[in-house]
Amino acid sequence: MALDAAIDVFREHGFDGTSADMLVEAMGIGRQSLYNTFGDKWRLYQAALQRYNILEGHAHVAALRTPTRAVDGLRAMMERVVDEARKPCLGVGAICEFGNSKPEVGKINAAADRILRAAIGARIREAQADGDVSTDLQPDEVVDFLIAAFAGIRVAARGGADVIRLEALGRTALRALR
Amino acid sequence: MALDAAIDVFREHGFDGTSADMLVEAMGIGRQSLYNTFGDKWRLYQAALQRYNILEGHAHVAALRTPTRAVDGLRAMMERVVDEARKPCLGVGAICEFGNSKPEVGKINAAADRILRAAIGARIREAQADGDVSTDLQPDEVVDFLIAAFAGIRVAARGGADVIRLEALGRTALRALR
DNA sequence: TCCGTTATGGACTGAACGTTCCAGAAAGAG
DNA sequence: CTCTTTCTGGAACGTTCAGTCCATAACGGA
Repeated sequence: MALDAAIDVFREHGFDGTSADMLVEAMGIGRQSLYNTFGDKWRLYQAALQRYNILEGHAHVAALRTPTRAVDGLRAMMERVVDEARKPCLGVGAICEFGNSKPEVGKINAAADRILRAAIGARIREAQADGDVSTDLQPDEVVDFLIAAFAGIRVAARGGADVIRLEALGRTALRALR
Repeated sequence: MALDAAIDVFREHGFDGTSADMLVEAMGIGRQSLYNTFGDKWRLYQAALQRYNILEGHAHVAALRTPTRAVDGLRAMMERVVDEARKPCLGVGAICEFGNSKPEVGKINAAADRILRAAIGARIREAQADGDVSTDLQPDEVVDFLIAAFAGIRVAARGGADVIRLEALGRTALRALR
């Protein structure tokens, strides 16, 4: 529960924008407990990012696999991104804040990405076999594109775009797969 | 020149990640001159963002208008984004760092967006008349989609994606207009 | 009930931060 | 050359921050 609270704070304010006091208050534990349990602010951030990636990855894959038809799974995943986009994405935040300057962040994100990419790639090949996604496209490139589209939608949402616009973004992005 | 140097620092490290000392060194002026000329760090950031938006907007529009055929203009704009994506975008950085919490940032970005959106929208309608962009699409939605695609590409680049991947992202995004 | 472990909050430290002060150097106009 | 304005570097200020210390309180198994 404490870690989930930390995730929320980091999502909203980033690493630099979050102070130890903000964390102590949001997590509902004493400052000393925070340092005893998580080491320091940076390791807490890494733990938060890792947990966020796991939760977010599972939710992605769940949406992806629920519908029987593969292309509907892709659509469901996109809809989920749109629905959840009001809350900032910690992964996007970490990339924008640190770029490649922190190898630990890169590793944590890469590990989560590998699993997600595999799941999306499989579903895309399935959809191609169903005739719902063009066979002109290389599955790996489509995976990259979808993940980049998610990031674009999340940035748009963070910039204040309303749900109608976000839905249009998701719809338009999926046209590229046709 | 000093402001351009400040832009470079803010692009790379964001607002919170940039210290006054970093700015003084990069801008090549005395600290006192910095405060005399720009007021404080926050106003300097606003000035940097505003200038960045103007330069970036002009470059976008120039690429957009150079080719005679409208769809080639859209492609040229996309290629420019891919080529320049190695350097972080200050606009994306500002949105990710602040969200909607700083109205000044929102205003500065909104003013730049209005001009850019109008230019892209006009070119899209032109391309629709040429038969190069589907008339099923609403021009405004395509504008939103392209700008979101730019953000997605820039986030991917910031995360370490190589040029080949970024080019594929641009190519795939443009498929959605067909 | 007792005892070892764990959690707590308030005071504290040292460093980094943004910003200001100040005295002097450089520059530019007349 | 002289006066005025602008620029400069270093010292200093007050604040905030991440992280530590410590004495105390809560907890949980036996």
